[in-house]
Amino acid sequence: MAEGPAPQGGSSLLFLTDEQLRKGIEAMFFAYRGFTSDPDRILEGREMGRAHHRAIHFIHRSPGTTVSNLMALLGVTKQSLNRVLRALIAEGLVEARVGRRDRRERHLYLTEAGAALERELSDAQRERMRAAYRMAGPVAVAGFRQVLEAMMDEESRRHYEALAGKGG
Amino acid sequence: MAEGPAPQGGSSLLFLTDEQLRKGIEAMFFAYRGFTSDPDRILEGREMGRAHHRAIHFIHRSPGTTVSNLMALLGVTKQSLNRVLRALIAEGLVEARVGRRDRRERHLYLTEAGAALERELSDAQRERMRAAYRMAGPVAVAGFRQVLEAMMDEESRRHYEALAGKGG
DNA sequence: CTTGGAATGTCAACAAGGCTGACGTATTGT
DNA sequence: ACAATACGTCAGCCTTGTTGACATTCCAAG
Repeated sequence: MAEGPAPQGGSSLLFLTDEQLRKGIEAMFFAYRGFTSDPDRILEGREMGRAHHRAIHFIHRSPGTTVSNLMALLGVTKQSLNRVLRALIAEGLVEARVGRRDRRERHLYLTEAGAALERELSDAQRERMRAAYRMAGPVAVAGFRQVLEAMMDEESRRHYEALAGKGG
Repeated sequence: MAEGPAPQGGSSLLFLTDEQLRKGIEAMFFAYRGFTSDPDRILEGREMGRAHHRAIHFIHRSPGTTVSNLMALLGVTKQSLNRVLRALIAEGLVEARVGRRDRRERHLYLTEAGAALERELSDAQRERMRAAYRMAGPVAVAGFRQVLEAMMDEESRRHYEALAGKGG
């Protein structure tokens, strides 16, 4: 599997060496730490964690989404999700309304307080992202997104694109 | 990904809109899932998880590193790390040698079996990364890395750069 | 030589957040 | 009427993180 000496030919494929790939892997690891650190900090002390943040984020993005939808989006079981939702509802951050067309479904919405927390969390996370984007510049940002999209599983990419259609 | 609407004034700052930042945030979330999925799959059934993968990765990268170094690199407590190391040593994947200069320190090395597992894990992870890199191309890859580096905490960046110096 | 502190290991207890399995209930569609 | 769906919940388990406390070993400074 190792690349051996540098490939040559028409287009330089030096960016595909094991060495370059390894740097990318380590960059992902360390960057993800930064990526999650600000929301984590905000949520600690509120007796909440990353799981709550994710639920809040996606309920904000898709108001009225159902429990099933959210399960698929987050890739967790209904039991895991239910624990988080129960806490969020108990805290008055999320509201679950019985579906009108199908009354088995629960449609999820952020309350005022929930929306406020969402803003606090995403402001922090966005601020870091904004600083990174600004430092790197628009061309780098385009590449950043391209590589991330190519790294996703099929199913994740479908979710990602469905969301992109909503607000972007 | 195209360009979006026409640029305006001097330098288009459209890539810094909340909308663009939000897409980047969601891309990170979904991409990270793909990023970890292959090693996770390999390790399940071996009674190991992501924490073991991380330890194996960094011991491979810095053979002879100490427990303290690894703690700082991984950002976990010695108790968490110790539990993982104990398992890895028990499985015969990692060897801890008493330091010669300072005999309080334990220097960590992969055994043959450990190196074999490391290869299996990183081959899988690298393969996904390679596919993503190839799809996106060298310019995108450069941008990808730039943005990730800009997203790291100071401390993470120091670790990242120290590692980069070792093999690249 | 003694002693302080650093590096490490380990025990106990706990929490978050995943998981599976099983069961119950309301509702819908056939 | 009945099967399937959407959801909630209880119970139990795992991994991986946390604190706190304590023992050991060793380096280095007084």
